[in-house]
Amino acid sequence: MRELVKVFRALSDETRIRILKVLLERECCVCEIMQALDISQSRASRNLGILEGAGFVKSRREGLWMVYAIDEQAMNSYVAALIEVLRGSLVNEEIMLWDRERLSRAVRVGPRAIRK
Amino acid sequence: MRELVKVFRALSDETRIRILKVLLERECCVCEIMQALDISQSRASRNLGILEGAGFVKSRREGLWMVYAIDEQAMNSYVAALIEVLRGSLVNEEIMLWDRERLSRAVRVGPRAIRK
DNA sequence: ACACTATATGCGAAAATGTGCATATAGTCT
DNA sequence: AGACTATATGCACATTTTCGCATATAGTGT
Repeated sequence: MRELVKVFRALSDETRIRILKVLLERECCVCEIMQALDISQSRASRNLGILEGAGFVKSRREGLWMVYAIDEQAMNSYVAALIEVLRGSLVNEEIMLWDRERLSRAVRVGPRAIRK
Repeated sequence: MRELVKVFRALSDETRIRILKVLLERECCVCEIMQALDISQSRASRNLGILEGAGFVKSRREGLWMVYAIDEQAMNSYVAALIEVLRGSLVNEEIMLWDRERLSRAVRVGPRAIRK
């Protein structure tokens, strides 16, 4: 039960849904998520952590970067089902179009370089 | 998006998941939910309201009682999928066994009569 | 080892959430 | 209509969540 609540709680936030939708496009490092959603570094990192804790996402190091990706063969049976629900949702939602647009321009370079 | 967040948020609480699982057994009035979960009247009513607002549940009046039931042909496409996820979850979770046990003994009589 | 990098995290503030209590509401039944 | 009922809701309060800022951490590359 505790696990199930954690899973749904992870999805009960707009930022995290946007992150998952972006990761369904392609895997990303933290700084690419920052750019795609136009959010702060700590916000990106924290929410990725929550998604990872709930089992939606896995991470690996690649050089300087931590790369996050949808965990396709998720352990948790619900998680896989919920990812499928998400895959079919928000297909033409305005904000997702923007996120995808910014994602396409994102570069794998750290927050130091991005800060405006 | 707003809608989707509302739907997941509705599921991000243990009380509400328990309510839905009980309603998957059979439709209930508020006072039966109170008894099945052993919670207060306002807590039962409020959480039923949230579930209804998110589209998981519909209500009708039946004499003195408001009867809540899973909205099987939910408008929202996600909702139907999520109900299916729930149907297959927590099958032998301890707390759900208790809830079902208490549900089987619940009587359709108001909170006034139940108050201990 | 050292300088440098991306990412994680402690802390504090603001906002949102869940609940009990008491009461309002809306409908029933005689 | 009036008494009574189950349910909804305003309010206050405690708890939790989210986020920015600043800093810690962990790993890279020379």
